[in-house]
Amino acid sequence: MQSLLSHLSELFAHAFEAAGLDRAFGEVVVSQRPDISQFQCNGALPAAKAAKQNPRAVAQSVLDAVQSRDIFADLSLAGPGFINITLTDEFLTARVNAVAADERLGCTPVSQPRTVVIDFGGPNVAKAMHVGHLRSSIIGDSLQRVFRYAGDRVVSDVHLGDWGTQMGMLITELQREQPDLPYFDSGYTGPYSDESPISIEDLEAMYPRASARAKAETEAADAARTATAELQQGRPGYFALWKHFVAISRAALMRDFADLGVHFDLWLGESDAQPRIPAMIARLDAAGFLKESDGARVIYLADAEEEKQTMTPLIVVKSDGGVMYGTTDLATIEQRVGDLHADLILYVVDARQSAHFRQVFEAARLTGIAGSVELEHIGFGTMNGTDRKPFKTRAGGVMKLQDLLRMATEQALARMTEAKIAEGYSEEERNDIARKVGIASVKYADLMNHRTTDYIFDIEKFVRFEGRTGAYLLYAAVRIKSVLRKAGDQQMKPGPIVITGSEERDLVLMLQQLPEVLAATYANRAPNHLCEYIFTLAQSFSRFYQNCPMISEQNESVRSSRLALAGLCLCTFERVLNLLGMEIPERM
RNA sequence: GGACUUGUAGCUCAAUUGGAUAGAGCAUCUGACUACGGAUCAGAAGGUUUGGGGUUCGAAUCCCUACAGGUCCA
Repeated sequence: MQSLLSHLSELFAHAFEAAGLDRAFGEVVVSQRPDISQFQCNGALPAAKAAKQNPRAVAQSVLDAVQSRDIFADLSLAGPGFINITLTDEFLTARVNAVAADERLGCTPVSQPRTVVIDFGGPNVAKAMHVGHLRSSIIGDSLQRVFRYAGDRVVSDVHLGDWGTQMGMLITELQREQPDLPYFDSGYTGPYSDESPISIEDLEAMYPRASARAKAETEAADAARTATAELQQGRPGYFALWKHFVAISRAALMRDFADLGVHFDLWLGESDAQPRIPAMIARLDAAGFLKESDGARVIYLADAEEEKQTMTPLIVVKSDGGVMYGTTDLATIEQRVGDLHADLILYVVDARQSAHFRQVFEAARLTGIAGSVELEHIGFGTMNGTDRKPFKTRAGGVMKLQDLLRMATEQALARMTEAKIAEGYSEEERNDIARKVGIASVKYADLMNHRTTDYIFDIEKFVRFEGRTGAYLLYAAVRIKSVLRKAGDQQMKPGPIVITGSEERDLVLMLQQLPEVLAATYANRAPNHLCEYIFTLAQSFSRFYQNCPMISEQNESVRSSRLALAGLCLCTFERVLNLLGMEIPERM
């Protein structure tokens, strides 16, 4: 079904056309002055400028040309040429009842579905996920939900960091610690065990040791490089060991992501693009894209936007014959275009990588690897601590995701006890509620910020649960469930929605805005729009809840209308919170 | 040194992409019938949108400039 705003915009587009002006000026938006009107159309001002006419006169002629006048309670001209619009309650109720009957709550799917690959998460083998991966995971997951709901074919890929020099570092470190393992014996030919010789905890603990050693000792760094090269050439023992590392890391990561409620369609990694690289390089070479530069082979890039600027060339093959991240990224694009038929690839990655992505994207376009695929870097800001420096624990270390989620859950539980909420529930249910509240708090605190700005991660604040928080949203949704449950117990049924007061009218208006909010979220790849919206809806609902009794309302048609309105609110909450990756408990 | 990016209430952030009187939450202050669940609601106070200039009917938003922070590259 058509959204309210697009319906009104169409009406005004006709009016502009009738007045001899461009129909694009007819866009109607939610009023910025709710004290004056519900909606407004500002198109007369730019239209007048373009036509070199008096703006008020233009607005008046548009006003005169508007059709379907019976839907307007008020239609008036104000200021330099604003058109204020207020709708009749009859029209609004007809609309809202249609939305309530629509499975998609009035949101139309995209007309031309595309295949969208979303690359996010980006964890590394052997490294525990820490809060740094949180933003990518939370934002990326929300975007995949939004794109999927909008009707695109979405393929999410965790894109594991499983193929860098860190793999060689780990191999040589393990060799130092357990030299007798068969993986290091180049004469060994027999089969290797299916069991990893090392646990994920040991592997994670080993990583910082290996990394520190490679930094401190040049021999260690050289050994790691050699091991990496041998691994990449397929040395059997190293390869078997590497597979163990990847397997146990992946299992741990899957657990972490499952706890966070984040799903990936594909668990590919950098290593999966490697087989394509030799042929790709040969092709690039044959086509004349590779140039010598200090022994390395590079692609020279011209910045597409500013012709005079030349970007730093992308190194495809290093002077030692190895390849760089950018090479892997190019091969991955080739794979996503070739195998997945991607029309659009989104990279939900820290904004600090923007220069790198500009290079890679430009190289992919220049060489034709990208074909017609659109490439976008969805950058996000750094997560800082309350001291405005990159987030650290009190001890100065990196906080693991698991610890963070545990903290949030514990805080939620403590708050529940303190507020005497969920008393008498089973231990299991209390824990489940605390987990949902904790995760919602963390996710909402992250997503409510526009993704491009740095934000301050203040766990004390997030779990406070008052005001603009995930818990507030869940609380509002749970209260609706509670009322509806009670009404159901008393055989009270929802009926047609009518407007009897301002709280109901506000809600009806709010509920009609979902399609535009969703469209803005989609267009800007910015879930904060949904966050803003759902919070405002929660506020409107709370006001309604405070002032408009349902169960105790004697007038049956008013009561059934309010129950229906509450029901529509709940559906909207469920939809939006789902798009944000948050789960609503039955009660809390 | 170049490039990118940010600067909005005491604090944390919005602002439908150039529209009317810049909005929320926290913190502060005042209130709400023993409540369909008070993790709530109503209200007050809080601003020269970093400074300066420009573009136009109209600027937090676009352009120039100064200052301050962040990031990337050499």
